[in-house]
Amino acid sequence: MPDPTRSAGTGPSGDTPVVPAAPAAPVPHPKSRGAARRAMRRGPTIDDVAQRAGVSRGTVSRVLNGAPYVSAASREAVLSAMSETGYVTNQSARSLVTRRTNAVAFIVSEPQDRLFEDPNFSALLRSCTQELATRDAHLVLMLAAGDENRDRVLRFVTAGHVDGALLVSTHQGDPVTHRLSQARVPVVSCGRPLDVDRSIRYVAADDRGGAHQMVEHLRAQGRTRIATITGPLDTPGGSERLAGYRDVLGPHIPERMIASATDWSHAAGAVAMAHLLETSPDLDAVFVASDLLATGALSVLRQSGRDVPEDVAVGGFDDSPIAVTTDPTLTTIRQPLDLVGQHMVRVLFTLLDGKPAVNIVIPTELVHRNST
Amino acid sequence: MPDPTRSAGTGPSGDTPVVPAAPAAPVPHPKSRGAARRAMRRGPTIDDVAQRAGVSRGTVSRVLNGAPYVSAASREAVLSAMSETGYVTNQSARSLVTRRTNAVAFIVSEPQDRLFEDPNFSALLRSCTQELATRDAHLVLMLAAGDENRDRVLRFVTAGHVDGALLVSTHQGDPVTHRLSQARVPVVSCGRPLDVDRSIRYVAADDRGGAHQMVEHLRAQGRTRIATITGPLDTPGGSERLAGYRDVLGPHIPERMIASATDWSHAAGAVAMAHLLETSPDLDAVFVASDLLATGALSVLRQSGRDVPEDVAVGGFDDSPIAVTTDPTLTTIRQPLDLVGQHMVRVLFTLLDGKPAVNIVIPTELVHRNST
DNA sequence: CTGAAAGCGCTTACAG
DNA sequence: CTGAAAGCGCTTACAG
Repeated sequence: MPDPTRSAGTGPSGDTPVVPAAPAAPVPHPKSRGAARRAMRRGPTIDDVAQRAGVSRGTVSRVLNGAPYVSAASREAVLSAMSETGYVTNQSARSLVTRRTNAVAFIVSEPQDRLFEDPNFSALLRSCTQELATRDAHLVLMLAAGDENRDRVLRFVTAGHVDGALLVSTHQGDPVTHRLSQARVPVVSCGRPLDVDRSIRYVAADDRGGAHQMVEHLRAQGRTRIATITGPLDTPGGSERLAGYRDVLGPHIPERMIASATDWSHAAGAVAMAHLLETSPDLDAVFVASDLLATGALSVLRQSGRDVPEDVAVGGFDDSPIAVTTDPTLTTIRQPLDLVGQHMVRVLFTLLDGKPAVNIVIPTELVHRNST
Repeated sequence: MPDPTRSAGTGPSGDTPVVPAAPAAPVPHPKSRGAARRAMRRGPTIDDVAQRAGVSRGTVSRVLNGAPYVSAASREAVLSAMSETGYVTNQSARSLVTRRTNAVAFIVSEPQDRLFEDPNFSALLRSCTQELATRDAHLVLMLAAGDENRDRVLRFVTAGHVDGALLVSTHQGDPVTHRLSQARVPVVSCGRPLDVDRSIRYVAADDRGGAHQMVEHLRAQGRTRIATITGPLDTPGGSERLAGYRDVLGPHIPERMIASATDWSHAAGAVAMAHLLETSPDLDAVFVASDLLATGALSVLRQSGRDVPEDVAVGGFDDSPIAVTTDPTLTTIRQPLDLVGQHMVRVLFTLLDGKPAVNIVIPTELVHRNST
């Protein structure tokens, strides 16, 4: 087995004729910073294919791109020549003329620490990658938290290194969204952008509807004093899920039944629960705006000697993997993030094709477990 | 605000002279599949900069690439011309000649479902992305589970769309590793590859040392009957962490003190714990090979009426976010995944520069919480 | 339906 | 230290 750390440049490349059908192994090009020059792989080009198929270079390009007006005979000749030579198109050359890269940026514009622990984020990342793959495009992951990173990402994207961008977890006032839309880069946001820039298309799970669904469920179980722990109210998940709660219980639900967590952590959930227990010791159910917050609530409830769900029913949101590790397991709202990712890509491609695109809101699903 | 979903092609582009210094807004190129033609952004090129700076195109290129032998005067002229024109280099054009893409594939060759829920994975992804950014390179996320995906990824990478690859969670017998190394693509694996292909460089956290550390810790707390729940033994995390346990307790530890989980889930941890409680009801500590497994163990321990840590001390592994949500919070082993990612990129770049590279094993750290 | 030719924007020996 | 020129591998009007 050859050692990949060793140069391939010592081979007899000078006296061996180059056979396109059996290209040498690929070796990275030395950076101009001064690495030694090495032998380069030189795979078969479109010209090799053309020659082999007995057609012109243009014709090969036409079958490559599925252009009309190619005779069946030519097409076939080209196709077999391609497989015989092991041809693979050079994306750089193509991009240089088409100005299409087949790459899409997945931009995370958030202090990354918390986000990357969020299974929702991973699920979304996965589904976007997958959907992109089915369209022969690929995902470039970019971190845009902090001024320096933000500028680099913005430069990268507006320079045309990618065809468009998928935006995740932008917060209110985030300049990325605005500057991208200003630069007329095709963009799709995950979740309705909090800034009122209606030129940005978005795909979102139905936070409000999901919350509604959960509170209805708690009511259907016979609960009559249903409190809620909201997320931070300056986020869509915070405000929308509270709105869903209010949709069911009416706008005049007493304030003492509502506690807002300061962030999305376990600890914040615990604090909020402790607060509720003081203001509303008689509550018999609580809708918590995320599963992680709910784990904090469960701890406090247990410490207070209350049984879940006997004394207090607890409903979460997210259907995070953590929901099956709690005791009792958590009834929660599942967001179909596979669908969200799929649609984000779909909408982006609609934009790329220059067609008008719509916003999409995807229904959620209640997952009944043992906490209600 | 212009509507990005609308074509820009209706503007008076025909009678307005193109001014490179004030490029039109970028608009994606129509795909050859037949979208309508639209006006294209045409940013300033190297020629525009050269003209403005009063030098040749070659000189601009030289300052761009930090080549030697450029007079200070020329350099300065070029630099200011660049910022005046808002020049940004066209990566496709550059790649076409250098055969360097500045892109690196991050290849996940695993049934993705479970992996993407793993916070370790996210942390690694983040640190690699970050480290790459500091080197002006970007990360292309690729999913390689399943024959079809695997082939697509392999084709993509060997076609030179990226300069090299970062490999994650390959399992024994995974053909990706082998085929990549065979194609002489520079590759760095996360974790020692289980197949004996010594040509592959790897960066790993010290699983064995970490396990050793935890078991020592349990002993130091006065525990004398320390059992273990291992992960699946055909994974590095499974076998190496068991080896670390044995390092401390000797190779002759009775089999009844060891239970292997069938996978890394909460449920598998619960099953294994129940088993241990039957075979070794007198155990006073258990080292569990992952935090998620440990949550399962904690549930069973509580159900059995044992107090943690009073009756049984529990040590986990990973320092996953879940470790602070359990009750009691989990003493565990932290893997510095930021460092792992950093070094993976560093090693890959060493390879790309054609230099010999070494393997790297990174020490772990014990995080003491309330379960021990 | 198909060739020949121009051109995408850069880098890099080659000569000064 | 620097220009002029060739060339990277493709796509795409333009003429047939």
